[in-house]
Amino acid sequence: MAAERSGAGDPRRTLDLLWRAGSGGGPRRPARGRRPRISVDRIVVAAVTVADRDGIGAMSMERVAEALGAGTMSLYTHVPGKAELIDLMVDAVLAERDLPGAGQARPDGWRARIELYAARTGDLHRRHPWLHQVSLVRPPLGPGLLAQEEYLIAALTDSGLPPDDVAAAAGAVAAAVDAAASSAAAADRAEHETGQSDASWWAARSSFWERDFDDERYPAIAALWRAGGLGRDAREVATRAGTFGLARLLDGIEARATAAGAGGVRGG
Amino acid sequence: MAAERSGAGDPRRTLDLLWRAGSGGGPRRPARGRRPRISVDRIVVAAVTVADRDGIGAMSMERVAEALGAGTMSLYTHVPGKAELIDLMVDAVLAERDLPGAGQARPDGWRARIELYAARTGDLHRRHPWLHQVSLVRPPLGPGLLAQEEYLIAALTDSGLPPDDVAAAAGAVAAAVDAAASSAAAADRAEHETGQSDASWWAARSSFWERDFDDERYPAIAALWRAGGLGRDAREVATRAGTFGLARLLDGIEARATAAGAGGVRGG
DNA sequence: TGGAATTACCGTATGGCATACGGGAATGTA
DNA sequence: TACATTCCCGTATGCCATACGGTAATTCCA
Repeated sequence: MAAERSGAGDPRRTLDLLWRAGSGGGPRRPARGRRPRISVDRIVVAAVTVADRDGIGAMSMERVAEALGAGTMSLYTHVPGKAELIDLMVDAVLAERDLPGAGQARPDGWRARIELYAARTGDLHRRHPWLHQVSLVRPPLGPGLLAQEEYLIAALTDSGLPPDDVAAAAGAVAAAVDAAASSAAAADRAEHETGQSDASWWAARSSFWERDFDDERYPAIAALWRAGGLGRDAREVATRAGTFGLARLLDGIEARATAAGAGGVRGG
Repeated sequence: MAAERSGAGDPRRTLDLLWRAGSGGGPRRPARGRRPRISVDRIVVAAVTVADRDGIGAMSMERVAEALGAGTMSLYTHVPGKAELIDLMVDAVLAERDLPGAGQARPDGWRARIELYAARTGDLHRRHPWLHQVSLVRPPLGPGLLAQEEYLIAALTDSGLPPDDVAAAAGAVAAAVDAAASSAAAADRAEHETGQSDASWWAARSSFWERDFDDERYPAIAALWRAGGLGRDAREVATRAGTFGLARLLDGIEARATAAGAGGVRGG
């Protein structure tokens, strides 16, 4: 799969679009000129709808325009191009998690807060399985992403980690949660887009075990297989790996934070 | 970015291509007919070269054929389609890590073995920065992927984890290492493909901090920023998060394995 | 030696895509 | 009513994957 490029185009224009609902009270219509029939918000909603239903690969400018009953080129009046539209889609859905911000009610304990984050992110990927296909290097610096960063950094600051480790920990937690959520979602997406269940995908490859796999070349896999330690259903495998991985990562962070607390607060 | 679909097409045909160099002593030319000018291997090498240089987005059948001095449609004699070619590319580069298999010399200790895996995977993504853009749900079941699974499962089996946890742990470690390696590589790729350094990307967005960012809405980010805990260079941030995350994950696994060992081996 | 069979190469055509360009329509103000 | 402003969108360009079918090279066999 070729990935979408994110964070391209004129930066200021994109930032204005990302924060359009923010400071200033929304986009106000100019005093003169023809009345717009479509808007950035409607375009983003339509694009997300198309991507949810048919995958990000089917989200073409033509399809989005069609969904809005507009001409393809009309979109370009409101949005610089497809790359920027994807940035807007990503930030919009990230914001859907509605993570409690500063001053709002949050779960007690930093670990519970991270687990809320993981649960919301899992739901998010279930609703928008195309999300993991968009690369987030140079991410859209919009409210959705910032809410995520604020939430994670706040929780991990409270964990007692030394400040130098907080950013790295936030990155690691975000990566772990994302990997878990998106691989589970990807299993669903693969079933939905190809119309082939995971079981039948494996069944079509049963010859692999007979003809290509070699017990002597891969003894550890073979042993685990015989011990029944290898799952079959892709979603379940992904979910188990994600849950296990996040739990162990948080264990490790907790141990580190405890050690830092004991060593850092002298005579504590 | 729209992602490539992997694992599509006729399964048996794809498996045969993936294992072409394996049992049977390579693809033998049929007794009759015109002599082939290109081969699957040459196509895969050319495709990887193109993707390495110009990104997976530039890897079109036309470009690959051109690199081989052949007509575009000639590729389809050897490869069913682009999706399958990408599977072959992925498995080929995964195999480049040349992880020591059963019977070969390996580092002492399961943790050192995982760290070798992480290092090799980091190099791999540095050489082939397009790799993280290919989704690996329903992955190509070729020698490259199997070598990875064998290596991880063997190492984690030796860690002392209960068998039920080994597969999940292998998945979690693979995900963590992949996330670390690919986000670091993606930072490079972004610089290379857009011709814009990370510093200048941020500089172009300096207005973000002045106009869009709000200290009161994001107090934890602001505090960490003032404490100097937020890095600037994308590659360094990604590397730190990856290193930290993997270390903590392995800490957590180790603790779990120790506990299981103590509890599991009665009267040990 | 000359088909016939087999295999590989590839030109052309189709339909989809993003998007540059520029004309035309609708709306406001003077 | 004239004009500026803003928006809508048809057309054209160039890239893409790939289906189809013709053609070239090679070997086998009569």
